[in-house]
Amino acid sequence: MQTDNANAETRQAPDESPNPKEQVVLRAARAVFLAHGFSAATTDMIQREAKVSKSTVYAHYPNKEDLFIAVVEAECASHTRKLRDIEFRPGMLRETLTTLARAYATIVLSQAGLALFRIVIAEAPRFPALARTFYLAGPSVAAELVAEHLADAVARGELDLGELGRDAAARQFINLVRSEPQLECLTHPDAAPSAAQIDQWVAAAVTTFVRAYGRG
Amino acid sequence: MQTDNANAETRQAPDESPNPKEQVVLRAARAVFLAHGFSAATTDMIQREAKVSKSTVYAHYPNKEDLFIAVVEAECASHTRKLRDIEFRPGMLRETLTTLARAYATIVLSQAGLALFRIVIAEAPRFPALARTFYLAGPSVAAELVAEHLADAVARGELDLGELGRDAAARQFINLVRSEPQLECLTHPDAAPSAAQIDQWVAAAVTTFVRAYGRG
DNA sequence: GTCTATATGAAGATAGAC
DNA sequence: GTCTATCTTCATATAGAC
Repeated sequence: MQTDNANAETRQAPDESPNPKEQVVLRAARAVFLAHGFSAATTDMIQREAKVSKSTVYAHYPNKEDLFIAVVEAECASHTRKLRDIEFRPGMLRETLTTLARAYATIVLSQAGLALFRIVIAEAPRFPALARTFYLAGPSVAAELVAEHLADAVARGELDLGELGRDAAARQFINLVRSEPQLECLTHPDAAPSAAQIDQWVAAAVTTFVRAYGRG
Repeated sequence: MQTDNANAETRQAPDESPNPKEQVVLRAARAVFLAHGFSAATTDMIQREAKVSKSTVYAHYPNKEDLFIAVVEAECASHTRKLRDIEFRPGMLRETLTTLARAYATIVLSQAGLALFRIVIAEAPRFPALARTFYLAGPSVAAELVAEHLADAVARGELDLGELGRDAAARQFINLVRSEPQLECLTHPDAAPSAAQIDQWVAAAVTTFVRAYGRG
């Protein structure tokens, strides 16, 4: 390894980059924006958090808006990745839905998930494109995953959706999983939910959905 | 009427008050805060919107925070009032739930309802008490109303909640009604939902709930 | 209470040296 | 690219006259 390092410094280190200031700035901006939102966050706070100077921030991002956009997009991508990494074990509908719901709820109810929701929703009138990105990266991806598994369950005869379409049913399920605990956490910002509490919410959502549309 | 108006000016006009500047300021603050949130709103905007001077604002409210709190509390009270004014006609569970859900959804999905949600959620870390107030004034009141009607339905044998408590079931129902359309509207701030669209969402929620717990 | 005018501080963004 | 120092604008809040 490292026999030919003549032009090494011209390449970006692909991972665990030692000190490319852009990453440092982005990480600091993430922390500051997630904690304070767009308007209350200041470039001074970001600069201090990153331990760089003001002009280093502006060397990599033309202004505060673009830095905010970069942060939100990176955060959305990160959550999408986590959703796609869910590991399913073969099993009945109820287990599959529980696995999916638990993974989704854990993301949504994490500190980062709640903070991202706050800032995206708050700034949606000013940054409508970001709101769309968020929707497509999170709820939409989760619903697609659910829809695939619902299709399997319908094929196996475990499910009867009635007049409801698969996609509509999938959206309803993930919204059923998300709504109550998310509202609870958003309006009670001091208390973080335990894993046991999350499991309870998940179980309640799965139960309702299976009672409504399960067969057997 | 009005035979004795000697001390009339010492009393507040109960309605349609001609020009008490405090009301003017509060209304202007409401418009500005709901449109821009807390941090991005400025006292200049409020002052201009109210067509009064800076010191008139500060004569009635000591600072921006307290004005914000007054706005949010008034808005919460207004929504609570609307919820308590829902008129029910005697009927089966499905109609009752539909009436309630439609009224709640109409409030939540109104421009004012969405804007209030945005700012309360965004500022919950900074104003946790306001977030609690919001929760108690809106979702909590709606859930209580639902719980009462669920109790009736259980007594009539129209409903079997299984192991789920009445309050938990009521919360789940209103969250089922709220979650999907609210997320949709929050992340697509340009498109306002039609009454027909709202009815469709309401019907989907009621159908799922009745399929899950209805008897008959 | 209400106004005009202003104090005071902090924000976003840039200049210019290295 | 990175820093220090600074420009400009605009925010919250107050002073003092009426």
